[in-house]
Amino acid sequence: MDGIASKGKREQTKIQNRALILNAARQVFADLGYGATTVRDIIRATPLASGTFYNYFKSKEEVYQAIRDEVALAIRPRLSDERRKATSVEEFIRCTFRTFFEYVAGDRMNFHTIRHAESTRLRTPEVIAGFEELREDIESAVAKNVFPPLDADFLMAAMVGVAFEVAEQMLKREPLDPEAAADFATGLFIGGVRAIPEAQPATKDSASDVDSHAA
Amino acid sequence: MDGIASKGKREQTKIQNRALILNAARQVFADLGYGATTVRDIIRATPLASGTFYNYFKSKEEVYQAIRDEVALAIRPRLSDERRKATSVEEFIRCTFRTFFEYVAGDRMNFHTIRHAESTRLRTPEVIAGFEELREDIESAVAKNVFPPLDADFLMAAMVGVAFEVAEQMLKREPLDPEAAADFATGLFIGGVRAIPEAQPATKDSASDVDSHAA
Amino acid sequence: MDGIASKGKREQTKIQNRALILNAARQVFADLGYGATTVRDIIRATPLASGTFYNYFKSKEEVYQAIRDEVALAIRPRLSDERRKATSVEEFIRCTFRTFFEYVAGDRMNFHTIRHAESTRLRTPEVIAGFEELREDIESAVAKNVFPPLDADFLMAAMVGVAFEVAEQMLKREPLDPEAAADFATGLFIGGVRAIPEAQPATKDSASDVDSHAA
Amino acid sequence: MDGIASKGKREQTKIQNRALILNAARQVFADLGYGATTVRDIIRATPLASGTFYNYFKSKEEVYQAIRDEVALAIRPRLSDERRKATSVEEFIRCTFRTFFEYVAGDRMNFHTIRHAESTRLRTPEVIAGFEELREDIESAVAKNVFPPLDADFLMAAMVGVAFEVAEQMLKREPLDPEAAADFATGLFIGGVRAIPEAQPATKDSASDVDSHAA
DNA sequence: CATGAATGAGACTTCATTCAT
DNA sequence: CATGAATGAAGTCTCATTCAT
Repeated sequence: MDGIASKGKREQTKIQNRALILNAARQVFADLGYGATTVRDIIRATPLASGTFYNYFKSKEEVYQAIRDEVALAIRPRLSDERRKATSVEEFIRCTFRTFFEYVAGDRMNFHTIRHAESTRLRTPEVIAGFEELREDIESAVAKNVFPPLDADFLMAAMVGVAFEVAEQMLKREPLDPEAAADFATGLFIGGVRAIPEAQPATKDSASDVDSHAA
Repeated sequence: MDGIASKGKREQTKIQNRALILNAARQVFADLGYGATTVRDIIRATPLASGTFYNYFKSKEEVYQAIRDEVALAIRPRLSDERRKATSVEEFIRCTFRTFFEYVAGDRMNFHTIRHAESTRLRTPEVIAGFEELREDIESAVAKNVFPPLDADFLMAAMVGVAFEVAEQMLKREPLDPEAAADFATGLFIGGVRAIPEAQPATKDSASDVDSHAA
Repeated sequence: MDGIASKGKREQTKIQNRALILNAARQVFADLGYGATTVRDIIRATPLASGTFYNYFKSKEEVYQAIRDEVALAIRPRLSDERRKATSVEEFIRCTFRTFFEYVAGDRMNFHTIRHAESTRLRTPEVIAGFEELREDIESAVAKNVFPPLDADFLMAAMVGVAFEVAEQMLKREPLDPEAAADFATGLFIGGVRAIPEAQPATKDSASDVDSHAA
Repeated sequence: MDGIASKGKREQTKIQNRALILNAARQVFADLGYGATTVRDIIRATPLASGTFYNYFKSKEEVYQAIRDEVALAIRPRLSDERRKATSVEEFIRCTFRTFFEYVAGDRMNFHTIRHAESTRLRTPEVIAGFEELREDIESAVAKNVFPPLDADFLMAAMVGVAFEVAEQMLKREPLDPEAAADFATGLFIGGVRAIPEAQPATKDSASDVDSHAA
């Protein structure tokens, strides 16, 4: 009795249910942290029945993975593209941070979800691949003498550490100002603490200041 | 008769059992991560009976806290002391990183234990207090014009991020070289990427290079 | 075929399982007493799995409550109705006891279940409300001069005490004879209530009065 | 005086410790009820160590028994003596109740301890023996025609029920007035016992007898 | 597919009791 | 004897997962 049209509805429902679960999971992970969250918690934050969860995901691990990968897939291409276009150390660094902070500002929920997981959950293949891309880009920049010869592992680690920690600070302030965060991080990496621009509303100008300073 | 240092056997056993549990916990947390660890897992890694655990700790949370505070108590005074002695930006930054990396190198297990917890578990009053100390030291350095005027929250976050991430990279390498890690981080903060010394056995020299560079 | 009253199989199972648990609980409480009974004991007296218990009740306390309230709901309306119809002291007392003893005779299991609980478990709001109803009915009977002026609290207590203790004796005998138990209790109270002295210091005289009165 | 009969300090301590445990137990049983009380609770209410408990009692059951029997031993001889001296129905009943209520008034703690236990704990050989004594005294009073011919089991039950329930009411009031409680109970039973029909199949008639009698 | 109750493994925790000191 | 930590059986309860409807 089900015609072709009803199949369309089925598909719709499936997509919608998957989204319901993912959104509920994001919220619950952010609220309770990954470890304390149970599948039941996620389902409870949903109009669906518990069995339905398993039509979409095998476990909370898998939902978490989906969210994490959603993030990785959203941000990695942007980062890669930006960095590929970079022609100087400064551009490389600035666009890496700016892209990251802008993403975080526009998607606090996913960022929180991920921050509240254990680091063992965070460092998964998909995420590590993102880190690796950064490392490789650094290495090739070094090879091309765009970067001075330095330890790519350490630089990658340093950028990741600064990105995540400064992002967290950034989210504590209103209004969100990813540009200022990027200016800060860029200044630091380009010229060290003395090159960091003072925190001001007019960030563009002070940023160029930093440029000349660090150069 | 009883010597001055001698304790009853009971006292000895208690001290030993507490240590047994803490060591088992360190191992298990490092292996499974905080979230996946159960009290049973900790006990099973011990020759003790299940009930004995509860004579020493109320929950895995409490064991974790004990480990975390052990770290905080070991490292915070050292960091404070070092920073208090610092008379220049560079000294401030260098000794912060060096002290941190040396501690981590000498106590990998505790570091891993703590890294593998959820960030919600990590950011506890005791730890936050350590971060705050850093922030306050930065602020007072800014006030004294030792530091240029900058955003102390962001700088604190950046230092924390670099410390933890670079420490993790450092632990992947043999032999452990906390000095090199400190040189890297110090170079970065003092003069930005261009000031980072090349990775070499002779780190002292490149460090002084950086010094003159940054100075 | 499906009649109007037919429910889905799920509904049936739920009703059946609840009954399984309640019956098992009645039996186990009566056998072991409330205090010694564990949730496991109840489940073991059931074909169900341990977790299933918690789909129906939160604790043994809650099952016990359900049983107790089942009794209270079964007996309180009957007692109220009967007493409301009463037009004399004797009717009031007789129907109270008869109704109670007949209920007990028809539902030994629930009575035993309740008797074997601690008195702190027995004296719960629902049950106390039943006692209060009795007390209020006594008071209003006193107000209407159907009863002589007496201490309603004490009379309520006396009736409750006699009802429970005599019921227990009644259940020791075969065949069960609630009518005889009611006759006994009624006789005791009818010959006596008029003789109870008003709550006063000078009881002796009114007491001998009572003697001659009753004789 | 400390004569030959005086006890060693050891003996003193033993007696004292036993008393410490019993008093703590009385308090804790009264507070938490028998079921909810643990040996640990009792020990905690004592300056003693947990192991010491077992030098005096095998289990909480045994402490409870000791308390209960203390009560039974204190009250049974008094009740027996009083009843033996009784030369009339009224004296028999009055002194039974008065002795009981006076004991309860003077030892609320023990009464509460016992009331808060399950009835299965309460109805132990020692206590049942006390009830039996009452029943036997009733029977012998019936045999001597001091009492009319009636059901001794039921009367015993009725007296027990009234005694315990009215005692509880009595304790709710200040000042304690055991005499008033005894007057009430005595009045009830004196005005009534003569009107109780003989235990016979033909209860209706004797019931109407009672009616006309009482009317 | 959605539903949601049943399942039972297993985590957490308490407690009576023992026993070395 | 007193002490009090160790023991481990046993109870409470949760939760991921299954499966009949």
